Amino acid sequence: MSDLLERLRGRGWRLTSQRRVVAEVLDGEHIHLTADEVHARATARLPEISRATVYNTLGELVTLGEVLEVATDGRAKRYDPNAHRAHQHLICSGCGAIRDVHPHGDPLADLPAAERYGFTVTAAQVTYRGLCPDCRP
Amino acid sequence: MSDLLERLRGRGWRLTSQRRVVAEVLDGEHIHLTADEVHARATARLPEISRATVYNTLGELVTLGEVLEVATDGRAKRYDPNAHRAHQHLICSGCGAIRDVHPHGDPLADLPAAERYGFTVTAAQVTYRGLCPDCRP
DNA sequence: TCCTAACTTGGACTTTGTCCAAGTCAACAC
DNA sequence: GTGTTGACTTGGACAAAGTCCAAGTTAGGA
Repeated sequence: MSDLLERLRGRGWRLTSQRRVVAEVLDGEHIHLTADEVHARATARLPEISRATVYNTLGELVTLGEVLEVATDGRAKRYDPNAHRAHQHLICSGCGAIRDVHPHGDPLADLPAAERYGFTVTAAQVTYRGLCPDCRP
Repeated sequence: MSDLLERLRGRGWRLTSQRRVVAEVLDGEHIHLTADEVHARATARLPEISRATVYNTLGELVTLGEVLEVATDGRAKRYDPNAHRAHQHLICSGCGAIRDVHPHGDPLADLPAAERYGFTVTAAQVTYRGLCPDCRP
């Protein structure tokens, strides 16, 4: 954790109590929270923190590459603190639970040049969907 | 096109002018429109069509498997009329343009049992990102 | 300790989408 | 062709998620 704060400080971040709390919330629970969930948990530690600041801080963490934004279904975006190890996501179609997974191979390699239409392709994001044990009929 | 309308009719769809227009808009342009864009194009042909009907109709087409919903970025969902051939998407990080692409291999096969956590995994969706020729610096 | 640019705040606003009661109409029966 | 009826459509209110801004506060260097 202090790693994260140190890194941010090293990049010129002004270390306010609000930013510290948001970073701690994300780092403390290795799950995929929505902005509102982050706000709720942050409020428990710092009652006066505003929604705008949570959104700002999350946006900054994403820009700095410390947190990943995951758009799962067109609802609220989720924030993934596990930005430093490449991984993909497995989502339950029933309850929306998300797990980090590590498939074999490199999906980028599966896209032949003829299918790139002149794009400079830099990333491939894979989302697996299915039913988790609790949601299976 | 009439194929699509026939299929829908065969499934008990009541064929209203509104539904016909929405289906024609999707079928006419093989691009990935947002609901509001579909509404704008539908309005050009049937001025009094309501937003609610466009949303209803798109939802029904998705449920029937005639159209795919694509959540690209947490903004508006896009609707992909190319539901009958498996494909993935390539998105320009600059302008947001989307292309259908057909990678090799099966991403499902790349997820080992040990990474499935008891889920019944049924689908893998791959999103490639990069810069299109027009957005490249 | 002071200063100041950077940060935070709350509320208004926008976008995207859903819901509902009331009105309309496609398709079937006759 | 006419009548009937349940499915469909409408517009407006509402909700969720996120952005923007002017005014107030503060971290960190001088």
